[in-house]
Amino acid sequence: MNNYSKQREIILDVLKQNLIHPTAEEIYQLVIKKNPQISKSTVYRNINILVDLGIIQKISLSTGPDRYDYLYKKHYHAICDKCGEIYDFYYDFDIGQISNELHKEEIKMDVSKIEIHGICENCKSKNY
Amino acid sequence: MNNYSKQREIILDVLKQNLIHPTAEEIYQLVIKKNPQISKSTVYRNINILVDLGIIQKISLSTGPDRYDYLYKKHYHAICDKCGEIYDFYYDFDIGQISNELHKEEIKMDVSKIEIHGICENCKSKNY
DNA sequence: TTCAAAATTAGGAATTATTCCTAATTTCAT
DNA sequence: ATGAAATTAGGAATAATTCCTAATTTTGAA
Repeated sequence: MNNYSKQREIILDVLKQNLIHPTAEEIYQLVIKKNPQISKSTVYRNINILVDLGIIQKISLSTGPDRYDYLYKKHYHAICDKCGEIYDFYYDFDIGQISNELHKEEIKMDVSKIEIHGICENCKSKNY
Repeated sequence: MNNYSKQREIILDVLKQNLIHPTAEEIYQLVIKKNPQISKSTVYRNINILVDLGIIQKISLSTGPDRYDYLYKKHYHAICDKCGEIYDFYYDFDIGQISNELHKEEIKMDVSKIEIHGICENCKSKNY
């Protein structure tokens, strides 16, 4: 894992240029505009590699397909569990303190992501 | 939505008795031990109803199927994005302050869930 | 530069998790 | 007791993602 390929470069470019948390399908649609040859499995495989390398972030929703994010600037996500809307949220969580608490509870894990979940106002007013 | 049914009662009982964040399949397997007639679609439908009612919580993972949790006591989840392990995490997030910050950023949402993500020590040592 | 090993690809099949469909049954309010 | 509304079992359908394979590309050591 890690040889140069034109395909992976295009996929990462698309992610850098689209900060709207696209799905794999949306990334694929944008990628084939630049090179129609690239297959969907290549898109999935490279997305996963980029996630593993920590270059992009995967956001799994309770509704609909996974979404992906290239983080230019550190931020968190506020996610509506009803409609799946993802809002970028700039906040200063005290990661050090959270890590200490995790450690106290014998949970040994580096914090890489914090997600805030709820139901957005729009969905609430529709009272599903 | 909300008529009494024996099936829903069994499903909720299983969730109350199993605080190991079971998947729908695991819930189904436990449910049919109590009543082998109950179908998987009934399990899925009722799980979703219980989530909508806020009685149980759904946890969507980047690896594997969704998991469910009946919260006797308020807590958060620390999730390994590699192996999918979910650790209960007792911590006192300042929800009021987080809500204020969300509001400042025009994100109108009640916080119902906060998830901490990372890679657990075990997975890290295997350095996938 | 050459060339074999390792990595990557396209394309499609397979798998997995979940939702949807339908006719029959159950629950509920009167 | 009765009709409307909700729920059910069972299986089909769908959606998202991974897996498979043979061909191609990339890499780096000689």
